[in-house]
Amino acid sequence: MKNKLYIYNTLSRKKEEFSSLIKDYVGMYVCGPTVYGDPHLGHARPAITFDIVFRYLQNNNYKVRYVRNITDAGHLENDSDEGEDKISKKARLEQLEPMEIVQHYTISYHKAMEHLNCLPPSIEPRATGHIIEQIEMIKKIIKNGYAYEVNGSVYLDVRKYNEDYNYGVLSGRNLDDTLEGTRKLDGQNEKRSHVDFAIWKNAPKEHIMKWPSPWGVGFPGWHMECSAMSEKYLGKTFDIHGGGNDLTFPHHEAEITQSNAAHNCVPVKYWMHNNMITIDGKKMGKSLGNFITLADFFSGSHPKLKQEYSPMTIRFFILQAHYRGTLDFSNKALQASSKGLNKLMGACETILNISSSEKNDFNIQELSDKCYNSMNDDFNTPILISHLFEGVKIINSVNDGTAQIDKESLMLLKQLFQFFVFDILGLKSNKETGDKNTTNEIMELILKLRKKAKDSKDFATADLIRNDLNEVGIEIKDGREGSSWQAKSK
RNA sequence: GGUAUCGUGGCCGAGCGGUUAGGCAGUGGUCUGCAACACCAUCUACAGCGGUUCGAAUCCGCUCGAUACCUCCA
Repeated sequence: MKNKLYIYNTLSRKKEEFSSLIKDYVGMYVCGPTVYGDPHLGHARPAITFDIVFRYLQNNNYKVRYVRNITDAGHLENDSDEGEDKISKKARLEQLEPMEIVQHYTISYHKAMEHLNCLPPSIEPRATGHIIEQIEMIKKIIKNGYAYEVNGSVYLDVRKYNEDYNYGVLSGRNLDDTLEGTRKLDGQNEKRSHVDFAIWKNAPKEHIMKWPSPWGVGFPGWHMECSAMSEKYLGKTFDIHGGGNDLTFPHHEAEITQSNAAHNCVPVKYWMHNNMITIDGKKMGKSLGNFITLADFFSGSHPKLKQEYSPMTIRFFILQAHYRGTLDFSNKALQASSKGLNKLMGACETILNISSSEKNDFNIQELSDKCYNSMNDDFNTPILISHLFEGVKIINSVNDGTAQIDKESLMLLKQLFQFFVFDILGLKSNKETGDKNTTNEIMELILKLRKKAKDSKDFATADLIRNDLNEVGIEIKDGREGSSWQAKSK
């Protein structure tokens, strides 16, 4: 880490110096997907954002337990009595068991994450596997006097809570304003106040996913799972909680409320929120129907997409913006990322072949410091990448013979690229996929044949080889010292 | 109505009071059998109006505009 790490904490709306609660250990909880639909570009953002946090902390000698939940119990569609579990609704539409849906979309989520080279979390708990823990926590909240039961449902009493705690610390809302909000109330509401929220919900007969509880057959409220599961695996107070900024309110606010109400204990030290990916300036989201699935990106099969984009291009595209800013999707931007990534990966291969000399024109240590500093400044990956492109320039200049680097600096530069490009940013070369050795040998042969054609001035054959390889995504690079090849990413 | 964020050159995106961000695209060169790659050089900025300051894209105020949350959403 070399220096202090600063993290922007939503609680204080400031960057704060990071120090873990227990020396050398970090507990991190991130809100995962509700598995009722195909993973889309929006899901990639928090996954990649917190993958970077996970990797950076791990590579700086922290032992990190990274917990990311799978929400498979669904959430209420709305808070009226007609509320219906999202997953059971989908199940009825498709005539499937709820867990069948959950299984299907969980697998497609995992596949997409693997393509994006996101490391799997340490623990990936499911809401349905932690009903008992949620019930236990609800019991505590009732016992502490912050919740009440009505007709088999349990609601958190926000007004009561606000007498002892500060409701709205995370989202910057104060209760009085919220109470005066212009939202209309449905007449048949059981809640004492419209700001109260359900922590256990009585299940109507037709509801498919339900469990027995002290209050009758029902299902847990929208926010309970994260509170219960984070406590189970990370303790009552842990270091980092992440998620999309659309979850700040009410979801994360409710988590804080529940933890205080149950344990008289603040659950999280650092709250981190990634911003949204937008399309035509609007949030890309399921409810707006303007989302593009990750599978669509990888295959290029969506009317908005002019071509296919590789998972690494998507990853690089996301990393080229800071996680707290919105990121606007467009073909132009993605194409730019694709080309930029190619350039970077090309340099990663070139660096393996360049040789050092006595003279040295570069200060690699300074470059290294700049890379660390950018990461230490709230994981500023776009700045890191801009510094890495400085490194690209160095590598290519040395390769071109227009500049020189000494042995020590070259070694440092190699380490720097390995660390930041592969270990931290989690990028990977398309060359690595498949049987690397065989491919290399075949390509050597092809390059040899092409050289033969060139030597005998058979340019038609040379061009045929080059053009056809280009079509399958392999680029031939002719240089002074002969030809080389690179797998292009789209 | 409340809460928060933001408005940077052709596009995407950094910038946290003083020094070239970076990528892509464009232009002119070098290299090449031609090209691509690479290298060198180069062109477009900080929504508007005030204020603070020796100095502001960066701080403050106002105006205009955009977005998110206040129902599930990454």
